Amino acid sequence: MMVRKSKGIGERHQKILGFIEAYQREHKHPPSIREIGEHCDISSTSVVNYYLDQLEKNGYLERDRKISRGMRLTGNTPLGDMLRVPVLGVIQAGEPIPVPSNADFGSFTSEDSVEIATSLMPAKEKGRELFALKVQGDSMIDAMVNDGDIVILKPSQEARNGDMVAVWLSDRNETTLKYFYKEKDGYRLQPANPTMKPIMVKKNEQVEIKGKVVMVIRKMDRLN
Amino acid sequence: MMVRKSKGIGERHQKILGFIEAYQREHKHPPSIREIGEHCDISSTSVVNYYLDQLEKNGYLERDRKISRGMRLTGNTPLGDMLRVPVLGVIQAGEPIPVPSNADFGSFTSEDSVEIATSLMPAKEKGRELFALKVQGDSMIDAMVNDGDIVILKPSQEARNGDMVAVWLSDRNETTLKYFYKEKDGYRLQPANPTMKPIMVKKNEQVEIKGKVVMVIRKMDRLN
DNA sequence: CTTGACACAGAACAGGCGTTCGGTTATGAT
DNA sequence: ATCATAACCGAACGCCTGTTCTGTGTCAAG
Repeated sequence: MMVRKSKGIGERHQKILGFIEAYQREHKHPPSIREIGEHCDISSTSVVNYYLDQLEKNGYLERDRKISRGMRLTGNTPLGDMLRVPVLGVIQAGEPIPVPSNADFGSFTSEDSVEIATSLMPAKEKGRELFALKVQGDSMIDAMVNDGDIVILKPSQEARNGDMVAVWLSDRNETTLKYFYKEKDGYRLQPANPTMKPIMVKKNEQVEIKGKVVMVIRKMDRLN
Repeated sequence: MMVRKSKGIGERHQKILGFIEAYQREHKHPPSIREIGEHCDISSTSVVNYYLDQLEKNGYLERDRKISRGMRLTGNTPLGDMLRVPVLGVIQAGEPIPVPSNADFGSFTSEDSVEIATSLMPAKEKGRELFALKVQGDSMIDAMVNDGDIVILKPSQEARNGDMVAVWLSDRNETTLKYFYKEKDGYRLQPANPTMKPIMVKKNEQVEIKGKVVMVIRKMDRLN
């Protein structure tokens, strides 16, 4: 029986990946084999090379053989100042939204994903636990969100006043995007469009918060 | 009198910058000095080094001395897969929008800028001639654009049917964002919100197209 | 004409770096 | 016990690469 820690990646691999990421962030370029060795307590360059090969085989990084510092992290690992956010599906009024499972982030069999510059992110949402949904239909126009827009969400069951949230109204069978405010006897769900009236929800839990909206992106595609 | 082409950067510098960018895009890492020399018809490594120093002095790239291939483009040059777009000002109904001058791209005394992943860009808008404006006020709600949103524009005086454009209506003294359609005797400016009616413009040039909208970004900032 | 900057060439140097190879130790399977 | 394999070490090799130094030609200012 193969109980040996050989399958997948071990603690040593993680440490190396972490160091590469940190080094890259600080120096703007990848570390050399020897630098990895020093900071990960590996005394021989051949061993580092050994691990690097394994990490490459498992898809965690790419290597440019023979080229100095020729390695880069792949997948949804933040590369440079970028963040890869998986697009889990669509959001529309008539259906509940897909919520991320643990597997969605681990596997970068990236069906679909969007890249966001971290500089666009609000206060350190650096977590890789963000996910994205594509808006289908015109049902979100009262949230100033159009068909085809992409909304970036952070999974959350709670919200503070003023957050825009994606909620599932179970009694209406409807998904919607609204600004969230707590009132004395319930919640007020305020559309982004100021000309439209809010929805008042009683304290009973007819409302399920699915996530906070972090960002909305509208691409004006058009075969140019 | 210094008529010598010494001021700013010359043709050779441009070629080098272009090569670095192309090489980076293809190999995912910067070129070596010798590789730059080969592809830019410079026979001596010292000359390449000579130009690289100048480019660094002028802020076009950063160098990590002593480190192999230790250079990277700075400013609004696409870094990796990122594009830095300058935010030139605000856009609001009552005022004309700022349009980019030549200097706006050359100098990256970047007051303000946003970074966009090229993967989010429509068909090869890779040009560095994009610019961004921050929306002020609620006057663009009929274009589904909110106060605080950021619109990414491509400078243009023309538009095709279906493009969303930023236009200046000189007889109304108003800037607005609308979908553009050419009609038999003028133009139809269609709001993004389908419940709102279009503006019809006669063939006389009361309308100045300032740019095509490429993208809209809404950040849900909130001190988390 | 002289001077000095600028643009450029070529060669040599030295250190950085990936690769490779022979060898050692521990672990699990048979 | 034996044996294959994974994990690891250390040193040597050799190319790659940035740096530096000497030298050449051009062009404009004095």
